[in-house]
Amino acid sequence: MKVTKAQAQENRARIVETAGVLFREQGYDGVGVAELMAAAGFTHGGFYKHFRSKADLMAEAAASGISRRVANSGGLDFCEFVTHYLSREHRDDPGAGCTIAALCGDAARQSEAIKATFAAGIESSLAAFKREDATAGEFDQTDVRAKMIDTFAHMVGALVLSRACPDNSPLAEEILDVCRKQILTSLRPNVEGESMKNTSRKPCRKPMRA
Amino acid sequence: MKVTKAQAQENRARIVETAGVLFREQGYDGVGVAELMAAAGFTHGGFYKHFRSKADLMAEAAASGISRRVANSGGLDFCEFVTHYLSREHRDDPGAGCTIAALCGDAARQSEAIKATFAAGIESSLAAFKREDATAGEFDQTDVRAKMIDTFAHMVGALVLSRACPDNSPLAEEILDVCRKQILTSLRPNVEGESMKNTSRKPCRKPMRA
DNA sequence: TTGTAATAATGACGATCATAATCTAAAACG
DNA sequence: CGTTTTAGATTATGATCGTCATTATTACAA
Repeated sequence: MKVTKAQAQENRARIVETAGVLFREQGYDGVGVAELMAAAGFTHGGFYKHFRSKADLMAEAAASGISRRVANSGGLDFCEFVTHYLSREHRDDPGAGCTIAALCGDAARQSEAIKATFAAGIESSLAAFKREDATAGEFDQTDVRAKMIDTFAHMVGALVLSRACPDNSPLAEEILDVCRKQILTSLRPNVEGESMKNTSRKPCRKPMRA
Repeated sequence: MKVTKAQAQENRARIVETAGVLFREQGYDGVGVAELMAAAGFTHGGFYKHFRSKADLMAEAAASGISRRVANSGGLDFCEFVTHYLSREHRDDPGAGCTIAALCGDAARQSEAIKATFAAGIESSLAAFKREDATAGEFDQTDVRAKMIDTFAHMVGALVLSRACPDNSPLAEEILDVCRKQILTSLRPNVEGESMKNTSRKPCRKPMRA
């Protein structure tokens, strides 16, 4: 029954990743240890050789899911990122999507340790956005940070609200469309005659897809 | 054991209201039928004399919580509403607060029937906002509706994100502050030289509190 | 090669879960 | 007044929950 140390570590990583998907899809309370281990290809018994508790795994899966997400969005223009974030595909597949949006409601009811993981994840997302998109020195750094926070909250709100609507309801689509348009507009440079207050972003560099 | 028909109806209403608070505080999966009935002052046995299933109660509690919320915010200026919505008190007491924000993450994983309840609740909230705040005819109605949807998503996102952070973390406060300021700014009238695109709201009528 | 450490399977723990049948006592009603 | 109805308590169901002790198997150090 014992496996290579490398194999065990790989198994553990698979558990974390599988759990991340299941948690995003069904919530922290919606997935049991047995189901989780079965999905990773194990029986439930060995779980506690890898993790001290389910809550420990929750925190680790959250951190892993968020950092993976941040890393993956590295090559994207910010407007592309926003467009995908508020797309139908992302709305319809939370398991493959943003951990923060999928589980922030659950995280609010968990321990402070897990909330700390989420806060750190939000911070790292903001840092990634800033690295990706902000033109340093163009505006006050506090303005840039504020705009990041504001935009991220806006995106998360649109996604969670759309997901709370029936899958084929017009409202689910409308929320996504309206907010995508509004957020992208607020990211655009100021054109003739109209200056947007507190807009500290440079324009998108590439045309957005779809 | 049997009580007056009026009493039974009152008891049922108390169950719905109590369940609403508990669901908002602990999530749909975080509250059992037994705990729920005990909190309302009953044993769990009588539950199925009132509701066909827990899911039925979830939908009813959601509808009740949202409509109560909409009714209560009737007398408030919209800017006051936003200010309270993104306040510390609201963040720290989801049981007494907005059902949509507290449970939209959970709702996304529930049946289409419950999602339909949420969609209807969102629509009624938009209607209430419009009644309260929009100056009819000032702008295109579709613009007004879009601005409502956009603003609501923005507010919900800020609240759920702040709640996902540790209670005493600076970030929890920062998200609230940044978004409150930004949203209130976007609701203000256009002042000299700067015109805000797609801003279809009239200014707040009263100074906002706190 | 032998001995030790450790992975993961097995199975069971008590608790809690949603649901439901049974009972009873009082309200509703003819 | 007598009958029917029913709210709510009691108790039970089978499933699933998180957690853990035991055990067999095997990697790795000696």
